[in-house]
Amino acid sequence: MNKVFEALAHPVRRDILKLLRKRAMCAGDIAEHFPIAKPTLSGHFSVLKNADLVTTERQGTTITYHLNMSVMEEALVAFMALAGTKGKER
Amino acid sequence: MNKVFEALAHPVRRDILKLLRKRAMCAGDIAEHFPIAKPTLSGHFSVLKNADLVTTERQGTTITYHLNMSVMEEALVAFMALAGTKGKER
DNA sequence: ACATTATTTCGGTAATTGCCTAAATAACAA
DNA sequence: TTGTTATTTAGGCAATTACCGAAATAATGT
Repeated sequence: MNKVFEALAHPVRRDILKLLRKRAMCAGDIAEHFPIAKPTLSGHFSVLKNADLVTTERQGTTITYHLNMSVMEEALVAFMALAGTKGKER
Repeated sequence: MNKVFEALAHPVRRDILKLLRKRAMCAGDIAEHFPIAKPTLSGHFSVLKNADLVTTERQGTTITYHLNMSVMEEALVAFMALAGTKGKER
């Protein structure tokens, strides 16, 4: 879970997740949304993948990134535990 | 909001927030829960304060740290937007 | 004024991060 | 094989982070 929070600490990585929330995208398509070099983005992808926030799928020369919803939800639960939002009480 | 996510990226800082969820504590009392030097902890406090996740209150020589619930909840909402969870309902 | 306690700031170092360009790899087509 | 496209890895650099011990600051008591 630590890796997840570290991955979420960078605005570009959060924006990538936001893009993938709509639909899975290949690296090149994601890159068009950011004014930074592709190798830099590739580094961000690897952080997200390492945190298991995204999964990859190769189709020929392109690699498609998918948001891993279950890990996002686990992180959300962890965050709610931190925030003390138990929903029912108070 | 970026500062909040950055602050949450360190496990010690998350643990500090967890402690403060139960009750406000002074720096020294918090320090007893961690095997790290006080200046290091003081740096973590300043990150949390800078992100507005905690507030401080001086009583004589001691400084008490309080969890800032409203910012925690804002962060939670931001996170839910990321995760695509509709959040309020259910 | 001096001492005590609580906390922070200072000064330094090692490790990590974020970014880049250039080079390497992978898949596929001509 | 050679070429093209998509993406990653390598190498390097500047900035930041995390940590520590020592010194400074703040509040208060003697």
